[in-house]
Amino acid sequence: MRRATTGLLRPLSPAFFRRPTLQIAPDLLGRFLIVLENGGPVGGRIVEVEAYIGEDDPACHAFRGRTQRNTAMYGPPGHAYVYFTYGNHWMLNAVTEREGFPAALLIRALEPLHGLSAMRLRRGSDKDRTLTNGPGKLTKALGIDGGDNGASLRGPRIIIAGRRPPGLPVAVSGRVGVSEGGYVPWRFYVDGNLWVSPYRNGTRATKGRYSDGVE
DNA sequence: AGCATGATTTGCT
DNA sequence: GCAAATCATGCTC
Repeated sequence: MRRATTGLLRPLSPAFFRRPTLQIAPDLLGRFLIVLENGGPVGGRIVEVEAYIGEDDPACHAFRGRTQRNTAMYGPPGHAYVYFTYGNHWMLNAVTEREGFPAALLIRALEPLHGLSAMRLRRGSDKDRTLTNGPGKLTKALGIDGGDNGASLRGPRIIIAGRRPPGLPVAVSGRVGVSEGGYVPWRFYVDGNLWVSPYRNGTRATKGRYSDGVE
């Protein structure tokens, strides 16, 4: 397991995250999100992300300006923005764009590949299919919480790394859990992947294929 | 498979 | 006080 991952644990550079958020989103799919622990790496491939961009985006936490909670989103790209919601769930975002501009990509789902037993333990021995197929589920499986807010995504603890597999089928839709006002097709996912989150909530998803020269 | 509900904390109209 | 970038459970078709 360890031997297989070490070659892939070359963290993505800050320059990768300093680009326009909608350009990064499809490029982030298929990369590895890994948490390093004493017991070894825990994580897998990113298969679903959502963009939240700037103070003009009504669904973005920075819509009403900077607060104590959203400060990390204004920080340098390539770091984590972790927040707590609905009374029980931590959400992990990758901060994007230049420092001072609030934008991030919410990591919504993971295809679990490393440290399965640790994940099952934290999640309460679930089926593998539901281990990390949602933003709250994956943070719990990986042990990510408020202590990780602001942490670098190049380690030592959390690492986003690896190459994007060629030919990955990318699809787009509206964002989950975002009301009418904030509708934009800013959810990107690996089409057909079993760990993409279930899209409940009266879906006017307007799913579409994404093809825009990221290959 | 799809809908309704309770859990439970934080930030700010 | 209320709404929130959610999840698990329990109910109904």
